[in-house]
Amino acid sequence: MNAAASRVLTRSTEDYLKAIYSLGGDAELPVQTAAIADTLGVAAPSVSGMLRRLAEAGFLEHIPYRGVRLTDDGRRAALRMVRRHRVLECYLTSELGYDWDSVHDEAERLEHAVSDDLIDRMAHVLGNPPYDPHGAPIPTPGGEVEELKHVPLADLEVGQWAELRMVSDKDPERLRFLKSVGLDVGTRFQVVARQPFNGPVTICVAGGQPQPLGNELARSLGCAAREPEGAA
Amino acid sequence: MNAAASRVLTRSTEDYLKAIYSLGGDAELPVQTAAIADTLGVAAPSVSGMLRRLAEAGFLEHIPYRGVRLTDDGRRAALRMVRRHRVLECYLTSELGYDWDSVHDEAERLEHAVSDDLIDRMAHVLGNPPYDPHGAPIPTPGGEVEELKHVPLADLEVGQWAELRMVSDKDPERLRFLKSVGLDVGTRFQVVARQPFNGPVTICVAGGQPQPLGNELARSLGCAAREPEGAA
DNA sequence: CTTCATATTTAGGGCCACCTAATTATTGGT
DNA sequence: ACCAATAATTAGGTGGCCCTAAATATGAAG
Repeated sequence: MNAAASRVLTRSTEDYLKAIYSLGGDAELPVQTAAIADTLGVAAPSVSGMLRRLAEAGFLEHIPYRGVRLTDDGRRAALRMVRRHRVLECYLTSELGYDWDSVHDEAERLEHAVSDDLIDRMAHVLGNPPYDPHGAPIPTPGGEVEELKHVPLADLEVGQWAELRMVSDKDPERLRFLKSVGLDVGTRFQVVARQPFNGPVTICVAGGQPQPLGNELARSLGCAAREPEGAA
Repeated sequence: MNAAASRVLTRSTEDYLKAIYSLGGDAELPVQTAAIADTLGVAAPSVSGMLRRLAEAGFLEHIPYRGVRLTDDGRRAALRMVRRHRVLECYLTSELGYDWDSVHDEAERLEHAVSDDLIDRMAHVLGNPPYDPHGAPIPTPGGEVEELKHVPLADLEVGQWAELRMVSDKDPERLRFLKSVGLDVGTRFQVVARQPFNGPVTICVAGGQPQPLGNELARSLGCAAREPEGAA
């Protein structure tokens, strides 16, 4: 009945909605024009124009000079794209031999072209996996997502054991580096040192050499505390 | 070095090149504007405009008021799309449970979004099949296609045994009908009757009831003569 | 409370790909 | 050889989405 439901989304609108969703925002801090422009690599005035159209179509509320917040329709549309992207990443990795560092770009293009039916078939073939290869949760067809409460690796205490649970899929370099030092989703490790002043965190993957990780990288890694290796 | 090689193709140009390729044409009878417009479902003036751009980009030669012929670059680009489409049809059918009547639309959208790498991976997983589910030959990555010399079912003699080799993938209705009467790519049958004045052709699939087929349908089915059932 | 840096929006333009209406070229019949 | 029917092109316009430059709103600091 609403405008949003009847509107057929273009590639561009899909990208905007996904970007706005991923930037989060709440009643206090709506998502700002500049952040969207930066994420999508377009100029700010282009964003202004698109926000007007998306607001008219009912996908978001726009408070001029302050920012935007997705409506329920907008969130639904965004989560549909997130589901597509993550199912595609799973499928391409499991069935077609892609690495976790090369899968993002392919999924980014395909997510605009696949049907919901195809996505569901892919998910079905894989046994409806709950997470993508980077540990990100896959929304259900109905638009539900698990809220994950991970601790940034940078915030773990020295001596603590933990497991890597989630990594951003955006930067292939970073992903290749992580693989090269033995870090994957599910890898257990112990924090063995932490320098102050946002210095590096040093960890030890079970049975490996100490490995220092820069603070910026360490802040981008979502972890969960775990029992020490070998314990019950 | 040429314009064509440096140009990044848009969705639309890909569709035009594919349509022009599929319409064939030769030195005598170049592909005409109206035929392209009809195939793509756009107005003739839209085609005129696009032909000018494609000719400038080096994909085709345009003789005003007569028609167009693809250049080598144009043919290469078109065959790349044909390969994509047919590999996708194979993959979706073999690995994701699509039927031969539902696979066309999905492939039509995906062919613009997949990378060459993904297509080659799909083909590899399937063991590089030579034909798609409708019997159409799959071009190589280098742009070679097998030329098939099929006989329209409508042209077979009464009494003759033959095998269905190729069907158009465009019309789902037609494909569902063929399945329903037991006709698939590879099915052997015998022509048992033929009415004059473009009347129906009646065939018998091994061990089945006589089945009349309308002339228009029978003309669209590519067949190959075969030894009688049971013979060496 | 004014002022200045920063963020955002408006103004004005371009390209792509489509449309309809009007014009022009080609061709087959007389 | 001409004329009507048909096919193709040009003319002129639209919407989507992008851009730069200019104008305007916000908010923090003096």
